[in-house]
Amino acid sequence: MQEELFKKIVSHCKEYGFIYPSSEVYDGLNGVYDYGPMGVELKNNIKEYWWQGMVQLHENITGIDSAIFMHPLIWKASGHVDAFNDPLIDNKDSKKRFRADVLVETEIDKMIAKADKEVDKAAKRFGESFDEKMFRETNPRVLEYTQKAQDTETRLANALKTNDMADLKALIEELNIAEPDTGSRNWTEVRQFNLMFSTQMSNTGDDGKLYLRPETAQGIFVNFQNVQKTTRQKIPFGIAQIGKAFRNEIVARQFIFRMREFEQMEMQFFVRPGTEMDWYNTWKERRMAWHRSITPAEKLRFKDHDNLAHYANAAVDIQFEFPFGFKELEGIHSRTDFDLKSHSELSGKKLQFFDPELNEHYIPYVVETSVGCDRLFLSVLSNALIEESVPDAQGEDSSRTVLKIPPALAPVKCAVLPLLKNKEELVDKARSVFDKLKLHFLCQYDEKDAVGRRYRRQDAIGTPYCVTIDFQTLEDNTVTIRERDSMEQTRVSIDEVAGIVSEKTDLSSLLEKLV
RNA sequence: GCGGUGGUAACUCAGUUGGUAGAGUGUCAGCCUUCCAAGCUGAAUGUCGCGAGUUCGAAUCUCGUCCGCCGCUCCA
Repeated sequence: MQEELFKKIVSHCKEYGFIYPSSEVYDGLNGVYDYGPMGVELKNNIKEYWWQGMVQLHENITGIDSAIFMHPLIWKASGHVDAFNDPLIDNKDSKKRFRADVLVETEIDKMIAKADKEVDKAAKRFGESFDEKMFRETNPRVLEYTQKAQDTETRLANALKTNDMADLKALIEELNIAEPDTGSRNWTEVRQFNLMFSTQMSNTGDDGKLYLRPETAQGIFVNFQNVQKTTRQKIPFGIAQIGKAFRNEIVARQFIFRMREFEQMEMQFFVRPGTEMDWYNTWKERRMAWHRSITPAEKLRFKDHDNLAHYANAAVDIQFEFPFGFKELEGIHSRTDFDLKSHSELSGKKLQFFDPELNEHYIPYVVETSVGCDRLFLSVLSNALIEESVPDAQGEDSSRTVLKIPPALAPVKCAVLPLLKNKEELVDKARSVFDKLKLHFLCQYDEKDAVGRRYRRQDAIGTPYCVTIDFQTLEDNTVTIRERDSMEQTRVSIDEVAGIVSEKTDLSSLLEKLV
């Protein structure tokens, strides 16, 4: 059922010009998609709503648009060069894939557990007089286990540091590590997956190697001081950015949910150290409120992170119930002063803020909100795509496919339809209405087929309003305006149409839910 | 990368034991004096993923190859 819905979303996207597979005439490119005419409108509206929710609604948030290319040292400082590599190994018998370093680490944990067990046994034997420190330092078996754990640790760290995948493989063999479920020791070679794409630019770095940014956040951090000085912002303040990011996922899956090239909407909020948890909670709530303004509350939930990233001291996801389950839409992280401090150390530039209230310098702490634009797009469509039964002209049941997109996000706001196309006066009038309305919002003019069919066509792309020009229009300048979800029609004067549609489809109708 | 599965029109799919392709929807042109798809008439669209082989003949059989989907791993 849910799987069916997902398939329908994918084919609907293709059929109506929301999303096409990339490079389709060359058989496609795995995990890459193009946005079509309807898709780009919806996506732009989503971005615009986010931007206004951040920059327009908060006096202390400003936007930037930093370059995708950045100095390679930025990714050194951010930790991505070191932490964004995954050594992978496959078990030939079980066909399962593992992270080679995790296998070794698990083995190290076992060694430590063995040592602890010896200590426990001894503690029971000696009772109160037991000196654990002394025992750990002298007992040969404990020493052996501890030493082995340490050696392995060192060798693992070294192999990872020097990218010595052969030694990592050797380590796994020497430790006799078996696949947990099957016990098989039939491993492939260890292969390194770097999740950052690289390219090159002459005159930069060692051999000009550059990375395509895996997150937009770093462009904000390295501009922290520029923005603060040029906008005269005081802590707390935020910087927002929308832009493409690139991650060489091992496998990109689930349509546009996980793509190798994707768009992030990030806001980094700089706060006084010690206040970060308050701000973290504030942004958690604000971001959830934003999502709820366009998505039913029951499809959204918070999910705390079990494992924190190297830079975070608190992290939560806002998840959405996709057809394939609850999945991350947005991440909210308390990033501490990790990034600014790290850039400060590596660049030698002081990335500080002088706080006039405290009369002291400090490196600000950062609370990050980071939402996947493409995921949001998919969530909107997942909610919106509905097949429902409605009465047809004879009052019989008929099905219609309708995208119940929030009107302010809909690609096309209004369709203008002459009731009949073979009546010149209706067509002319409709054209003049269209020309008037297109000054205000995106409209479509359609005269082909029966008007009922045209309504259904507009339903399929989520157009909230259809204006129909009939013979009465020629007499009194009124038109019928038909609402997408209720399919109800009201007759209004032509002069009122722009106002009615604007009021319902303007982003301000969403923004006012946030304040 | 490994395993499973699939690739036929814009979409969903059929195609029987091999005889050079069909349906529905959609699209386009036209008809219809009146508001919610499935009225009427007509039309266009496919190197049946690609290549090789077997055969008189391949969408169909064989091999290879490319690509998609699902799972394993990853999602900072």
